[in-house]
Amino acid sequence: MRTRDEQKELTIREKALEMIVEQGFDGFSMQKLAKAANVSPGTLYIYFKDRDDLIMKLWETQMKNMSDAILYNFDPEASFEEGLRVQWMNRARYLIENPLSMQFMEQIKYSPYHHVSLTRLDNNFLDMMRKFAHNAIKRKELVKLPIEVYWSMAFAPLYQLVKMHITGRGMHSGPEKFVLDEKTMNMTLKLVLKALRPT
Amino acid sequence: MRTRDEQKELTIREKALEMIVEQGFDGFSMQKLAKAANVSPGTLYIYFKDRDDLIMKLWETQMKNMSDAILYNFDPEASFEEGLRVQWMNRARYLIENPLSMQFMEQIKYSPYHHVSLTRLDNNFLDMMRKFAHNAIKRKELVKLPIEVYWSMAFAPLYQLVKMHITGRGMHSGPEKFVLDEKTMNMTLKLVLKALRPT
DNA sequence: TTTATAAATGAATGAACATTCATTTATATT
DNA sequence: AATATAAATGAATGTTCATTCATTTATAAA
Repeated sequence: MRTRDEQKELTIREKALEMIVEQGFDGFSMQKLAKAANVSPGTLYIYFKDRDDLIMKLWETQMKNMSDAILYNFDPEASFEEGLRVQWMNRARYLIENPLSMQFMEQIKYSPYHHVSLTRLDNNFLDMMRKFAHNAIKRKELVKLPIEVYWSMAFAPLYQLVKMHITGRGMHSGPEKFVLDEKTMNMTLKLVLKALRPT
Repeated sequence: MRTRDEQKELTIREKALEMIVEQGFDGFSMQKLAKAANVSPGTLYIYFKDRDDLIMKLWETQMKNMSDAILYNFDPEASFEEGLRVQWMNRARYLIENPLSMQFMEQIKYSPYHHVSLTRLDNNFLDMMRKFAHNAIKRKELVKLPIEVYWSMAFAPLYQLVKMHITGRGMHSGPEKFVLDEKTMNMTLKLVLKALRPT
């Protein structure tokens, strides 16, 4: 019996991610993917049921990797300032080290593929995020507000900065690339903490 | 001589926008668009050079509409608080009233189509936004910070809330739809102002 | 009313698409 | 070494794709 080639599947997934990010879902075809991964088109259907299954599995893996990275060293019982700082660093590090992952997830977010049902994992992750916020409110380290407002204030600025860093397109007029360094991140985190700290 | 049918072009553009938002660039084809707009495939090529031209023109129009809406009643010489409030209301109103526009622009942002060169209009718009921020810093109504940090703090939370409103997917655990009302918006704007006000 | 011209048509073209399947290849098990 | 089995192949299938073009239709200008 011939055995499954783990490396082959990894190559397929990697090339697929690259193709989708570079050429969009539009320019992503099974035949081009087969060529890029150095396998025959038929081989793709051994590892994945069909094109949609491949895209969905790609998405699930990226989500898993990202949430693992976010939870690294994170304790939902930690103080708000400490917990938020850990999450900012984790999110920024992961996204900057995995720009393809970020661009793929952004692309899928507003596409029809996003209508994949949430897995148990996602719900656990969300529960943890909510618990952290509720803890902080209870301890009066965080102003009392709807969870969506908290989420928007706490993370949207960071994601905006990371997106600018990855695309290189900032807001300045010249041709210089925007680079998100630690100083800029700390400055922004300080502003966010100021907004969210009870007076 | 037969004349150009303005209404026909509008219908084509409208249906194209709907199709792209509902089915992605993937599911968007010239033949399906022709059927949806009740014209023959050939007619599409009278109004648009090709598929890419159609998508690009769609994008330009949406950008123009959006920046017009943002600048409505906006004065870059106004006080920071007043100017930011006007922009928040303008942005929120436009996006909530034009959810297709928002979803289309989000979809294009991370696709290969985004590599369209900025028009003069965009640059004027950006100049105005920068001028507003610089004025506010000069007047000590806004903390001194890099323009990208300002941008991330000032607008990313709003956009996050609008996105949740349009998709209906908030952060809560139940099946209730998230709705961005005026109270929630004012609450968030207050937090943003708190963060950005010099101490 | 006639004429000139651009809009509009839709069948046709060839390329690219996702997927299948009869066949071949590699290898774990015996 | 023989066998069984799943991986891997790649040509083939039928569909859909973007785009073209000879033809027809509507209408502004004469």
